[in-house]
Amino acid sequence: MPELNPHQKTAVHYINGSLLILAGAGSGKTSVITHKIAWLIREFGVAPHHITAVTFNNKAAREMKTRVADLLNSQNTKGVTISTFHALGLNILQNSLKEVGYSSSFSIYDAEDSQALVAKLLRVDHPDAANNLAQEVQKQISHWKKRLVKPEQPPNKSESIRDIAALIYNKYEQRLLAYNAMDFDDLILKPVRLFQDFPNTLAIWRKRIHYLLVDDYQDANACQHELVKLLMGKRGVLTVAADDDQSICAEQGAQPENLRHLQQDFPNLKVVKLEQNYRSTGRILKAANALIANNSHVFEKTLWSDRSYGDPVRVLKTRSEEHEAERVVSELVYHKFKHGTDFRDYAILFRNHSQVRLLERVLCERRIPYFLSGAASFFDKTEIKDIMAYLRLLCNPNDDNAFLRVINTPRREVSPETLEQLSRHASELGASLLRASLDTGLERYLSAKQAAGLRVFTQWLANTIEQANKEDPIKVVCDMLADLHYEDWLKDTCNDQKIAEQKMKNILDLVAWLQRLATQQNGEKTLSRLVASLSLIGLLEKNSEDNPGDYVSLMTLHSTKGQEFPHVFIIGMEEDLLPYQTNLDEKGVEEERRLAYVGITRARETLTFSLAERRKRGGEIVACKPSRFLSELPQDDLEWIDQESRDHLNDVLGRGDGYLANLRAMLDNNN
DNA sequence: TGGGGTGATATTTTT
DNA sequence: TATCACCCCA
Repeated sequence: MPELNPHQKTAVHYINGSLLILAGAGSGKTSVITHKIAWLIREFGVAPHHITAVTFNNKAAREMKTRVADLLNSQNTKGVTISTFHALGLNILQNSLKEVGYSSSFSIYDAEDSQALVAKLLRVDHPDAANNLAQEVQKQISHWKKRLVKPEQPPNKSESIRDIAALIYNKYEQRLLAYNAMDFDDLILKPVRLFQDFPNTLAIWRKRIHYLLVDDYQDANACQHELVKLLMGKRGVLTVAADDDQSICAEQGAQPENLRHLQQDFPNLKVVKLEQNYRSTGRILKAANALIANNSHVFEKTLWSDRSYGDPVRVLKTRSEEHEAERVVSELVYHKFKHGTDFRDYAILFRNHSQVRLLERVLCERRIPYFLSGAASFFDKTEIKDIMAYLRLLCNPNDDNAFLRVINTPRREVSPETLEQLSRHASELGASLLRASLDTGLERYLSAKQAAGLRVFTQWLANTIEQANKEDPIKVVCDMLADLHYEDWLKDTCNDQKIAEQKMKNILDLVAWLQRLATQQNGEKTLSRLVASLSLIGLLEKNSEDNPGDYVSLMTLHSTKGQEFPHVFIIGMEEDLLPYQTNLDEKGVEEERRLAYVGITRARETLTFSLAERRKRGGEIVACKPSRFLSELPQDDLEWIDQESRDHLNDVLGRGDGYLANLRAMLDNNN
């Protein structure tokens, strides 16, 4: 670790009050946070358990953990809490279940689970449109929760999404409570309510957390901000690292205004700016600064670098989107060939996923290995969701959503009519589906055959639940998989055996993950604790983190945050694409500009933009104008390369000498 | 149970 | 216009 610069030192050593570290891209803000944790423990003898550090995703939390452990030579790190916001919320809730009104084994619903519940509720009033509306309604409800507001009840029935959502909001909340389930937003919202309603509980937590450190605070939503405020009270010492120019999660409810609120809520807030960038060449930084100067700011800052000025920023003008893909890949290959770099040194960034298809095709044709991140996550895979539903049901017999998901996977010949009767009986009893199906009164509704089919399943489930309460969680899971003959079922249902194998492998990964959690986790190791932690871990990170081989990275501008590459291409620099057409009000353009800014500041050595003159859009080929952002860059540092000038690959091929053979050999080596 | 036909949708995404 | 998800029919 290199020496800290004076500003970084100030931020690390200031511990008498709350601090905002206003940190530009690549200025080492995360390392300031980690150094501060080490400093508190080593120099001030702060007990590790009085320190809590919070991030917004698992990857960041994990990285912070290892960096702190490195600094402290793994001594003393044990009591430090480093987790995501949601994991912290979960932890708070698990210690106050009675006050919150949940029992210990509550389920955690992801967006898809919530959506299924919303759809179910919508079906009452909108039988035909329920599935189509569910996603938007779920988003609206989530949005309210993130903003910490309750919906206004609409005066009369209306057809707008907002009003529909407002009408089912309460039902949705009641149903979650009845299922003993929470959605992701509840993991933040419920702790806030808990602290508001139970001052004694809040006092316990305030006594515990003396130093709270939050990274990437520009991503916080109103609810998370409120939680921080409550936890800190008057005496807590808050350290926050933020860059309002990298706030690109408006969709997630993040608000750049949070930084202003921070100043209001913590009147003695000290502000330290980190403006030295250790990542990019001078020219790239100059471009980034010039661009972002067009946005309004709460705090002004200007990044500088003592690295060399570097190559000009290039702009490739191309005829069409196909031509653009070809040109970008050619440039990339040529550059790699010329400089002897690795494929992993390159990233191609774009605004939306639709742009990736053509690129993939060209890369495939040229046999260039690439790594597309942001594809479907591990936990979105059906087999994983199935098994997770089983596990949730084992912990929480009230989880009707899980019951419904599980009942016919594998096939158990339980018909929709049977389920309808069952749910009628359940609501009469005021019990969950699982409890109702164990009730003897059920025979009144069902034929002997129907009842028997159901009973076999529910008996088995009841036994497994009993076993789960006594035995080692891992053993229970393995036994369950065997009982289900899940592997056979996969093989039967997938027409491609390779896919079946892959799915089974995913499930074994899940079990392995569970096992790792069981050995790591201190304290209780009950199945429900394990399942709750598991619900918060995207195993996606495992895949995206170790990009193990030598691949060109393809990703959206949004998903690049926290990463850097020697050579960056940003494609589709056109009006209506970046900035995107539906985001053109003043605030929207600022958000899009930040997106471009984030992309630019990922680059260390070279930066290349590309744009096409024509592009297919909704089936029609339309002419495209260069992005306004290009005209906001310092023109002297741009090198425009239009379609008429050299095409490097043809250049190389045209020479017909050893270059070609070398190129071929190089390409072949990578296959 | 799987495939084909139909209709809706076309931004970004973390837990 | 292209894809995807879902539903229905064979």
